[in-house]
Amino acid sequence: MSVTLADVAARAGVSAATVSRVLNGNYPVAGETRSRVLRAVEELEYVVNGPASALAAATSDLVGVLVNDIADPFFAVMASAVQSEMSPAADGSGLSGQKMAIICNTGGSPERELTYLTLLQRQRAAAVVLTGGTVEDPAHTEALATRLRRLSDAGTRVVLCGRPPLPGHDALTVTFDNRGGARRLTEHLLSLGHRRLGYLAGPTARTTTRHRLEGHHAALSEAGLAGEATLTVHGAYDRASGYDGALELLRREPRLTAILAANDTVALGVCAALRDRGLRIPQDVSVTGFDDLPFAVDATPALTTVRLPLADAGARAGRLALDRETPPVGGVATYHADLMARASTAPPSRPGP
Amino acid sequence: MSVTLADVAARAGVSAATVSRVLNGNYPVAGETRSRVLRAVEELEYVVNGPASALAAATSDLVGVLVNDIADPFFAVMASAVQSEMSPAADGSGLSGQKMAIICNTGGSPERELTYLTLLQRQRAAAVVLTGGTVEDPAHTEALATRLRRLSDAGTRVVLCGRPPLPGHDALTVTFDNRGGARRLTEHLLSLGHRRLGYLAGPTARTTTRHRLEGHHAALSEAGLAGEATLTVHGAYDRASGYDGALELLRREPRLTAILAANDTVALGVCAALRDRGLRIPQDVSVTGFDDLPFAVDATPALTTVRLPLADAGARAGRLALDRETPPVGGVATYHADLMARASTAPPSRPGP
DNA sequence: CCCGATTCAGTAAGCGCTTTCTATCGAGAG
DNA sequence: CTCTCGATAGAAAGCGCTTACTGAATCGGG
Repeated sequence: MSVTLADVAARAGVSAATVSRVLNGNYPVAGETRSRVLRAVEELEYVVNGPASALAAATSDLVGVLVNDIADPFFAVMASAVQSEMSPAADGSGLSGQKMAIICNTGGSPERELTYLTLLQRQRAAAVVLTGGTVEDPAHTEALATRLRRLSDAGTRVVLCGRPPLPGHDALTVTFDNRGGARRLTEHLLSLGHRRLGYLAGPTARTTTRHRLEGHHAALSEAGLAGEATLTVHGAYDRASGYDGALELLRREPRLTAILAANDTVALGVCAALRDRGLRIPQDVSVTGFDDLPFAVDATPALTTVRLPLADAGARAGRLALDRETPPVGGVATYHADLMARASTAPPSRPGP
Repeated sequence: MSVTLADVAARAGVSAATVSRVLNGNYPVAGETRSRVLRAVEELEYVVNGPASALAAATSDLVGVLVNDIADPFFAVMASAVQSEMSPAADGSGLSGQKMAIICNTGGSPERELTYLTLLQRQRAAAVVLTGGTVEDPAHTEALATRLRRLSDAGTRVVLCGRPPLPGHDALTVTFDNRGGARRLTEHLLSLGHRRLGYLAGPTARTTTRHRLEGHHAALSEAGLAGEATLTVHGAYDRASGYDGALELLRREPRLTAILAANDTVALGVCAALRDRGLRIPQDVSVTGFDDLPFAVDATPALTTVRLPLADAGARAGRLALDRETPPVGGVATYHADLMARASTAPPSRPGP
């Protein structure tokens, strides 16, 4: 049926071992022999059987990347960066050992996260990168740590990207300063004079949600403001939640002068709701996002947000997964979140009490 | 080292063959035996060795998805939809035969496209989905057809999604009516009274670019307008090209009243350039996009564009790839592109000649 | 001129699973 | 009571590749 190593060997007049060695370049082969083999490979259009070599060598060229949803730019940008680190040369040379990324959409489901980890273990993945926040549930954290331990025991490198270190497993971690970002955003609004804030948080029981909320509260406390200056509503990380959440916040406190959204996508929903309500941004209500996704600058008014270096973090995670970069001391690298003050925030036209 | 089928067999007091049959459920096994095997699997935390079974069964559970760049929403939405069709049950049951998607970023490079196809053939992928437009170069088209033929000969299902059928290979195809979309957009502008149009086309020598441009010209011809009513500039499918392209168009013809962008992302760049030039949208210049990506409705003013059912097409392609849907007659399914008339287009305030 | 290094190629034993072919055991059929 | 057939389970032969081992030249130095 299909061409095998043995066919190539026969054609080149050498043994299968020699062909294998030429293809993997990990053993000396005389120049003349090598070129004879390569010619045979060409002529027969031979393509290595990946599963067979994975079995024999007990390693595979697959790298798993877990994301909530690849259609969400937050994850897409990170995943794209992870992948860019293992992109093959455009000229198609040196394909041996070329890694490929398996992208797994968990949809935010903890169970599916575990399922995919099992599936990746089945593939004997060379590495696994888990991106984005995770559910904060003791049972799940434990199950996750167990699964990851099994993977690392089996030789799979594990890297966390955009999520905090996992208790119970010392995976290399690339994370964001979500607390700091939320704090800076809140300080920015406070310094503009806002005193009645609405906070549209992400889903409960998620690390990202909690950290951002903590940063928000920290800024309020530091400013000597207790919790009464803010109102919190939880929702999903999507536009619809932003729309609904904004209406809910306004219902609870019509005198709000600023709304902090869980992320940029949510902020877009907030803006839409405010516009539909006839409120101007930022004159009537200031709005902030989080992440600084590509579209944030094109929103009108341009969204004040906090920049997460998603591409840098993803690329770093990719290199760590491929063992091409020395790990940070302590195994954890934290990226700072810079404030991007733009047009969606301004001093309140109706000052607080 | 790691637990194997034989270990499970020993523990359950049966032969390896029986364990294999329980796991794959393709051969009768007595209930009592089955449960004994499953218990052993649990106790030993056995995880199938994917490469080994792929080798023995000569099939793999991997499906390749080629995209230009997964960070681009156009591709991310399609890829996400393709994947959703092979998402495992959340409860982790029935993992046998569970497919996984390998996402390959070609970066629009024809060479890399071919390289990835080879890499997928090496993995003995069960199916391959190629998304997005492709380069129109006879040499590349031929090379591509050859590669795809080798894949299908090897039993890999090939599906094209969001690109026209490939001469030289009868792969199942899910495509968009790019011509019709561009025609409708142009007709919309003409009917509003615009007569001096600027067209910001995508990269030359790409099917998508050509088809959209043809639709544009078709609408002009039908309206009895020759080419003189429009000006064309080519650029990449990104925001920066939109920005630069808009300035270039205005330089060449300051009296333009409308600009059609290659896609929504480009349109955002156009809008930014116009704003920086102090031109109002749509009063001074109308702008249209293409694709109707999620952010189009949140642009200000909301972008008039044409909706491509990316998710539907991706899902369809996914089902076809998994052989879970009967192929359309002729092997080609074409999706219509609906006009989404929004606020970025209006009659020109300074009518044409 | 002989000998231990060194270099390169072949032999063959798996890697862990699937699957064909056999074998066994009962239960009806004749 | 023997024979046949259906339902299960096992034995064993690979699937195509990697990688110790071995073996055969070749080479430079004593």
